[in-house]
Amino acid sequence: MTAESAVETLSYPAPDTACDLVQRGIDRGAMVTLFGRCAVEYEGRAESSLAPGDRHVTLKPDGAALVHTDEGQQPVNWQPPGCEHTVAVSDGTLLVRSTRETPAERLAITFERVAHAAAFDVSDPEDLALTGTEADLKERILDTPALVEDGLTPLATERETPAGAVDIYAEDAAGRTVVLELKRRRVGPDAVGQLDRYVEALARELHAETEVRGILVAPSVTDRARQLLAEKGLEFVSLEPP
Amino acid sequence: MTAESAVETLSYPAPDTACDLVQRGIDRGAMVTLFGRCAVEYEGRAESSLAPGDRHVTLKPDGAALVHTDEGQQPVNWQPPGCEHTVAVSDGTLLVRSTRETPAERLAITFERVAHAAAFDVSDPEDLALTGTEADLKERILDTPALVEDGLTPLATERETPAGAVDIYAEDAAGRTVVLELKRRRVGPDAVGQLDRYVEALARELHAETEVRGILVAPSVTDRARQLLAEKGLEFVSLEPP
DNA sequence: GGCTAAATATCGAGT
DNA sequence: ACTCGATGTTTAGCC
Repeated sequence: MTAESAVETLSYPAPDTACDLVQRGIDRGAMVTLFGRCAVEYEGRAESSLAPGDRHVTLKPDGAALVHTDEGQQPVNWQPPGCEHTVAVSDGTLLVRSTRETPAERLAITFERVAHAAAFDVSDPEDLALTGTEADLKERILDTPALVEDGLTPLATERETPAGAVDIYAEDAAGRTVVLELKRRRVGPDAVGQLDRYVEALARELHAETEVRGILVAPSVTDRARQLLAEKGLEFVSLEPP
Repeated sequence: MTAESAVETLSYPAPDTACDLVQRGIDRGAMVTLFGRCAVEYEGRAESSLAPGDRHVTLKPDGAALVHTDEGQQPVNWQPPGCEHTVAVSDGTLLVRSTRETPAERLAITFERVAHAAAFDVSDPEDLALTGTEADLKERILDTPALVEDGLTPLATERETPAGAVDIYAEDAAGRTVVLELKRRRVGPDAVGQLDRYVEALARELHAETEVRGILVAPSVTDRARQLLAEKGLEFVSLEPP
């Protein structure tokens, strides 16, 4: 182990030794991982208990904690960023705790056996570049409104109404007000309810002198959503993100 | 490294050596982790690109893949369970891929440098025991319906309607039909829309001979949700999971 | 801080 | 495989 080393690891360490490594890692802002047989208790917004088993534990320098089993994409237990990690040895067993207030939440990991412990010094200046999102769909429609309907003229995005902000506020060829609700993927009844609330709020605000049209723009809709659209006199246009 | 060893690790391995360890880990159903400087590309439902940085990579035996930076509870890139992991060395760099069909998704991780590689043999027979959920709230109400209202008699749970399954279907002291929609936490307008769809569907189904009441049961509601409840003639009862 | 909506949401049950 | 609704959703943006 040298000073410039970015990785520090131990295999089958004694509890005291593992505790030292974890404590040093936390102190210097490293990412700490543990693997071994452990039990996990959570108390906070809900409560959970996990009997002993082999799991992989990650403690991040931003305060996040993750407990992963060999299955699933989601951690079996976790703690969000902003928590405080502490480590101790009690009765010959390694104890890792991650806690926060507001809301009061407590995660406690008790190791029967530590098979591996590591601390990684991380440097990651890069941001994720993601495309194919709802924002991309909005750009596509603002670029080429005719994809939705000939003669459509966008007037504003994120226009405020008492029911919340409308994705795209527009006018059709006949000068009628049009509300566009965008979804990047197949939608259910929730999105129809959202669009309907916007249309009703705008109709009220504009005193219903001009008819307000509501158009849901998404790749597709579920059967129930299509039924709801018909009932409420709303429209649907099939369009995907670029 | 002995046959019964549950952990195999390497610090600063050459690409070939790391590739061997990862390949053996995948083959025997171990959980494999890598730490080092890598770039990540994703193509599938969306597309993303992540320039080189220090990250922690997990490959699970069920086909899940996780790429974690030093920040956040969520992985910066991931692949769900059911994917196939492959590893190779090309041009002196370690390449990890995780792919699946339906939908077609591809994750590619290119390591400039591997700081640490490990394979863990996992045995975890235990299930998580979780309480304080919506199911617990339902149990509480079925045990003591008077918590919602005196004289309330639950008749069915998950009763089917054209708008979906109702959480609790009941009768009040006056013999009127009551629909209960349960939420374990503070709710917004979406839940009101959901309850309203159930009430309307049941009123239609029962030919509106008896009035159908709708009650939202949750710890609390947002202002807009309360407004919507009033507009639609629905009710609210404050109740939390045990 | 409260409220609202998005997400490569994920996950599980039912059809 | 698709649909639908719950989640300790998480995360981000806005008022």
